[in-house]
Amino acid sequence: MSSKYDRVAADLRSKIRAGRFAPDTRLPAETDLARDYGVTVNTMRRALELLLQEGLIDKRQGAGNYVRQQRPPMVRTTERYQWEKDRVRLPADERRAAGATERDTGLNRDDLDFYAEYTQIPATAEIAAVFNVPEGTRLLRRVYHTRKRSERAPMGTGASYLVYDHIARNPDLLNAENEPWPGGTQHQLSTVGIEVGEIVDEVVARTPTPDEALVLDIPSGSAVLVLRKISIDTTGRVVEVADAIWPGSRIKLSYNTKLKAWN
Amino acid sequence: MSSKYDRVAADLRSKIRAGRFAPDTRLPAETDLARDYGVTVNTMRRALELLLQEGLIDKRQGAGNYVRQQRPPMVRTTERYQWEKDRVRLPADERRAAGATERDTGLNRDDLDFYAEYTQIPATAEIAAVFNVPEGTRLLRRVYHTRKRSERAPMGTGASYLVYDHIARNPDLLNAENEPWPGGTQHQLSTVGIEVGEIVDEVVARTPTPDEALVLDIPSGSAVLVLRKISIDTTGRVVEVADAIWPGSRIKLSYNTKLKAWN
DNA sequence: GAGTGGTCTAGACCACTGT
DNA sequence: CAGTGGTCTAGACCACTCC
Repeated sequence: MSSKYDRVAADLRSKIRAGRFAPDTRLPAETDLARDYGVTVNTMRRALELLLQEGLIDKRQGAGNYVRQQRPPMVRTTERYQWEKDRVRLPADERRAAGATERDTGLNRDDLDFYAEYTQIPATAEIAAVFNVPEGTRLLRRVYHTRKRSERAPMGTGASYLVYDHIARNPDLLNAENEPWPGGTQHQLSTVGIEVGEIVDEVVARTPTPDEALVLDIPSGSAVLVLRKISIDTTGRVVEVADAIWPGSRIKLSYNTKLKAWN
Repeated sequence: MSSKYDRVAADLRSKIRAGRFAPDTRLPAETDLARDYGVTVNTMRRALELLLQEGLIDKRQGAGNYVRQQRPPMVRTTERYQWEKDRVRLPADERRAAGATERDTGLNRDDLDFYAEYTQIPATAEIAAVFNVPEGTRLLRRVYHTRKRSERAPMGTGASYLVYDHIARNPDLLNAENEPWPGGTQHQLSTVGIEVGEIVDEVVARTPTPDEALVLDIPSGSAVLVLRKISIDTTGRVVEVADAIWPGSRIKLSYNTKLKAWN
């Protein structure tokens, strides 16, 4: 025997899926829905909570519950890394034309808002272990938000860590004013003689932290995809650790593995 | 001004993180916690709901709320694909020794329970598009659950699709009794003359469907990681589409990209 | 200011776990 | 069967959106 809120949710879910409520339209008020289904408002809210978690509806305080427009997620492929590396050696004006984010989203530079903040921090135990440096080593921490101009909440957020001593030779790299840097991190590293030879992506799914839920404007009971990118230079040294976080519904990662032929 | 349940959750969260409640121990009863924090039971439950979503606690009806033991997630790397391919040509007894799942988890064959179910279905529009075959084409659908013997709920679940006409030449491939097949899917395909040349992984994060939440025994407001593996043979034909689903907290995917040298 | 969702309370009853 | 979490009700008041 399933619960009342489960049955109410199932009914509403199927009605939405069947197109009985069009995308971007408002559902009846919670008090009305509750009356129609013969449950209290609290129980009705519990049912709507499930649909919210599934990404079927958006709740807007004071305005109503809206059927969510399903946007196709941005696709991020492995090839971007080689593409980024190849571009490092292009002239500056070509690099400036468009970055990797524009490539993934298919949007123009003008459609995107880019925010960066630099701070210097001592390495936590966790990050230090990845870099294989002592805890407390001076790091440059760069926090990013990427936002579509047309939207309030960012598409994604992230942080990148560099070892201060690796990059201090070029003071331009310490200044957030130079973001977005044409050519991206691989070009930045190239200005201090670092060539990236290998990149490891570690992918995890979890619910957002309270901070992330706030910044990304997503419910606490939704999913985020976390990508930790670890860049290793041609001498085997870890030169960048970057964590990128997207709402699960907005991103698809794609990885291509070529296998060696038998013959 | 944040809400009461937020503040209560934040306090409990920090106490758990600080080790004030050891892993696997029971928290005080909800009625007691509510009294201590000066809120009603309903509000207390709402705070606990947040910690549940974050994976900090487990709720067990009738027994209590338990601080969750953080298990290190299983790591699944790209190298598994080449490894699997290399094994196809080994003698049967060596292949039988251990499969890819055992390799990822570091567990023995005896610690794992493997369940497979085969059915034949007509291709849905969505799957047909990936295979690039007409909708309704006959497919073999193989549903899997992998479970640690010591646990009730499966570690992960998944479904694999093969085009019936590709594999019908070998009747052994149509029978779930032959699972787990030594050497895995790549070996199965090799018995009908198919050599896999390329594998594309598509990774997505979302909340579980009601079904998945039930089978995996996870809350509806948690995250699952979904991997769609698309295998392409050496002639460029899609030969397998497989969806694997894990609770987000139990899996980490790792992908290694080697970049071409500049010189 | 009317209408909407968000928070919180108080309390009843049910379902499950352990002893 | 005592104790625990799960469901549901009824109603008050607050915060926000939009006209």
